[in-house]
Amino acid sequence: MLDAAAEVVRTDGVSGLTLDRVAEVAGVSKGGLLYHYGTKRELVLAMLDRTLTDADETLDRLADESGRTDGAFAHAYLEYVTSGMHGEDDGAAGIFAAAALEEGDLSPAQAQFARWQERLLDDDGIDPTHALLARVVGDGLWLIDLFGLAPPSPDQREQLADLVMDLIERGMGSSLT
Amino acid sequence: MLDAAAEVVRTDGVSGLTLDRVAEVAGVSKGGLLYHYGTKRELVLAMLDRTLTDADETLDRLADESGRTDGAFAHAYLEYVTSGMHGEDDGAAGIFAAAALEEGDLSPAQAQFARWQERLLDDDGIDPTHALLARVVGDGLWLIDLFGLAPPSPDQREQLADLVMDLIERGMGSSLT
DNA sequence: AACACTGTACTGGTCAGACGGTTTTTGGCC
DNA sequence: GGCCAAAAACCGTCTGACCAGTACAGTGTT
Repeated sequence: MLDAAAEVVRTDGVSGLTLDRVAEVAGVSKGGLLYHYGTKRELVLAMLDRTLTDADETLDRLADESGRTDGAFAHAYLEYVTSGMHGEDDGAAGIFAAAALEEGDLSPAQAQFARWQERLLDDDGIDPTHALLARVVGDGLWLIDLFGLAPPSPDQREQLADLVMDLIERGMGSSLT
Repeated sequence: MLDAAAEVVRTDGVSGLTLDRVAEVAGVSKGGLLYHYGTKRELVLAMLDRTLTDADETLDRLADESGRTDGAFAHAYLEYVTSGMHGEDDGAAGIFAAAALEEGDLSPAQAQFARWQERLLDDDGIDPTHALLARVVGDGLWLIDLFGLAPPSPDQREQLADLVMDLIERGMGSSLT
């Protein structure tokens, strides 16, 4: 059902996110939809929650797989948006819907981003400014993809990520030179 | 009237952007509002257009004032989002509204961002990857502010901007070392 | 008998846009 | 400068569409 809701946002936009439409795409009656999510707000919050949970798990996994001791999370953060692994199944639909609809409540997203930021700045073993750079670059690419605002090519993205990771590796142990 | 519309988005959110409300805030009747903008879509597109035009002019001015020959536009781009000069009078209300409402059409924004990107990469006299970095950092900060996703402190922003500008200045004439 | 739905019909509220009317401004003519 | 018609700017109400949420009687499954 959350998949269906995300798909509706992708195809019809946030304003097309109606209970009827979600039910239709999910292959469920409206009654059945409302049986699980008593209100539209609940549905949107569930979308948001799933988006954040998925992203968090993916970041964890990527950080793990990177095999680094320092900068693992920064690397994961960049990798997440550099490769087109987000935006596929549900992407930013949850966040976007929550932000646009009055029934939304972005505070879970704000808390999640604050947690990521904390982890980057305090626990990733790299220069805080470099950590912030990784975060902002990641978020920037995400925004650009979300709105399709002249997205850079995969090559450009990779060079950009390499540049930032180079910086981070070089800057370890010392503040910015 | 566009000011009023932007204010409504800021206070009531995108879903609160109704013709009645805009008219009320603008001190105009609904009829009067519709006299100028025949449809809501027109209103939203006008908001978007003004947002983009304002930003473009501000960037021009900032680039001019920077007194640089190379990296002037990159510097302006960073300065624009580092200092809180955006988001005050209308901010991203136009873009956000255009994106969220089905009556929106983001293509003017996409074109504008493409133009900025071109100017940064091709005409700013700096390494293209560094230029892209400036752009993505700028957009990232803008997104973070838009949604209030754990915005960095002014100090952090400044350090970040300094870091990027340092990189750009150091990298002039040579590719990334 | 509880659960997980379906399908239909309805309510109440909201909102974009249409429309007919009214005021204000403008420009031409004496 | 005074007058006047026509155009422009603006008003307020009405309507039709849409949509969240309700209600409820039925169906199949466990």
